[in-house]
Amino acid sequence: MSSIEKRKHKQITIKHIAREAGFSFSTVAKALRNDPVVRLDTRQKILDAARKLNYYPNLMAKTLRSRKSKTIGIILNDLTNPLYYETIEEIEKKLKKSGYTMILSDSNFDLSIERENLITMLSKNADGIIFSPVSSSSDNMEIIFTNGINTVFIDAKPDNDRINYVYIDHQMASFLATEYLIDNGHKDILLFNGPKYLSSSDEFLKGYRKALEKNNIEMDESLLLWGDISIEKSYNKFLDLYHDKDSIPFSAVICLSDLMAIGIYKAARELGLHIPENLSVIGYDNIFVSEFLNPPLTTIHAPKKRVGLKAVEILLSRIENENGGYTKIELKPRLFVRESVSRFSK
Amino acid sequence: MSSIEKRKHKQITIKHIAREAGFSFSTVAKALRNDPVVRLDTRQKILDAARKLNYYPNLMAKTLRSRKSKTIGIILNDLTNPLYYETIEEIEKKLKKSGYTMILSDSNFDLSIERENLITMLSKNADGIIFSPVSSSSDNMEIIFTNGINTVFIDAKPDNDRINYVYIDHQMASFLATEYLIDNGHKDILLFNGPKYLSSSDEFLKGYRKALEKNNIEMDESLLLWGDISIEKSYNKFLDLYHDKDSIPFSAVICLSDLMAIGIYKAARELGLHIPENLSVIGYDNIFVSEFLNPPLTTIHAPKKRVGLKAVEILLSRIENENGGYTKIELKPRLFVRESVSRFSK
DNA sequence: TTGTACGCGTTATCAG
DNA sequence: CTGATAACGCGTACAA
Repeated sequence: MSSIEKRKHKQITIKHIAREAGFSFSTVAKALRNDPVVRLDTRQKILDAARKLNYYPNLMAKTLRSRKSKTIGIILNDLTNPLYYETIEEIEKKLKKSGYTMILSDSNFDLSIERENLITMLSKNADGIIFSPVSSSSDNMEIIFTNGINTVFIDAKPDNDRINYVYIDHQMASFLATEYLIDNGHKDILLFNGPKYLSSSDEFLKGYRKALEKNNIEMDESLLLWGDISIEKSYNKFLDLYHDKDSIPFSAVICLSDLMAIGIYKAARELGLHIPENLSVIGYDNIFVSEFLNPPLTTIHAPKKRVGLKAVEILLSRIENENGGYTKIELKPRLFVRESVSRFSK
Repeated sequence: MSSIEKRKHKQITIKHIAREAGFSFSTVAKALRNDPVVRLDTRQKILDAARKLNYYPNLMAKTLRSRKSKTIGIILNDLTNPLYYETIEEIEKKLKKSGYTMILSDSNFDLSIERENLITMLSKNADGIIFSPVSSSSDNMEIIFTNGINTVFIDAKPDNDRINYVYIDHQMASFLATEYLIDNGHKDILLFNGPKYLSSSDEFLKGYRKALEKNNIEMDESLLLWGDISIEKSYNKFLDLYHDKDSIPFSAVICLSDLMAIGIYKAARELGLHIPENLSVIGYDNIFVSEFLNPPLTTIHAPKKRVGLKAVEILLSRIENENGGYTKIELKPRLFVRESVSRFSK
């Protein structure tokens, strides 16, 4: 294939416009930015020529020159988790309104993939990153600090002063859930937590402990179950609990995620357990379907849209006025009572 | 703020490595690509220097020079629709494996936003586009053809020979649904279709018509309802149907999307209609929750992962070996019987 | 008001 | 084997 063939779709540049309109290319550059130093009628001619040639600017060249790419990197950990849908949509809308684009990538809870993702964002000159880290204490954090790229953490709050984050108070979430169950007469409450390496699991456990303490209930360590944020895995893990047992030593379950609650629903159906008569369940996140489950899931609502909204606001403000301090926002979850919890009395 | 301040985080370039390692920058460039013309030990020194300085390449410069950005644009229409996420995740994984990144954007069923999205992809020198168009006959199609950018359509098959697409046979989907209902004794079947401007609505209607014809049932035009792909809107629209009516003139509903079916579930609960005793419901897509609804939703499964997988395969193959023809793939949907349809007998 | 020259970080070609 | 130089498309001093 000849080298002419290869570049058959050569891009229209300001030079082409210059030739077409009969001006030098630097005048064209100014005209395209509507710079008032260019006379109105020549500006008009140039814009006409641009339209005629279907010109669009080469953002790579622009970025290379200006060091602003108008793109934001989003790094998440599980793109199939509906938890993120609303956040992502909100981010996309907000960014577009301000003329930004987003590069989306998934680390799959894997530190080395996360590392690659981070480097990619740097390589592509992202102006900023919205970042849900695998762990808030990994080496990957260094990449962000040494390169000084503007970033907003979501789902984590690293203990570093020079950082922005939008955090949902997971501790409060489990606290609310636990107290609600206690108020309804439950004492033996299983905490179906996320994986150990997640800082949210940590926080979730703390809130649970706190609520038990406050109500003078001693925590039974056997009622702590570590799982994964996945319907299938939760389903399996929950079934396993029942092997060789005639009765269960708890009357209620709190899940780190609505997805895990859905897994329990499925297991319960197979085990012939009725929710909430035989087992009460509380979830966390309030994903869009929780309301439509059978029975509708009582859950702790996480303000997902606000996370996206705030993250973008903070990021853009830091990008646009370089000075300015660091912003730390802590959003509060709320209990949504539906029908998966029953009053318990022995 | 001084101009020195502004560029405080100057990127490490091959020139810095050159100075550090004591070679010219063009030798460095070759060494970094492991070009064997560079002697092994100098290659080693250079790589060491690069690692020491935490070098990462500037992809903007690379792209400007090579006209390959290693990024793919994804243009969808409703980022909150769970339908897309399995596809997106699959795309993301596949792309990453091949060293590509994705820019994700949402057109929101709006032609002018779609236009912007397309231009952005061009401006950012995307190597290709995976594209779910608002309409397969709009002016925006021109942008793709005149610029000759590699694209794979999903959710639509424009009538143009020089195009790639991965299409799910929507006509077959509604055909399957309709026949299944007829087999179960239903004759008065409401088609709860998507918006008129969607080509999938068109196809969906055709399949429905075909199934009725084949079974010698005359179509009652009043049993065709145009809606939107949204839980809330479907819920409202369905409630409206019942105003000032004592009974409903149909025993079953087919929805263009599981989301619409969920809207109906909600409406039915409020109206005191039991599914499937008083009303049978079939959805389309088989999103991950359909199985967990009450009752589990009978639906037509759409092979969402395969759509993503195939789309990326086609796109990358076209990008990497420029020649090659156009690929058109038509994926077949499948009926998933669950519990939202009952046998009907008057 | 318009034009010229240079640099952003790469890759590619050609000399040495 | 290594190094100098031009080019990718754009922005910005500075000169005219």
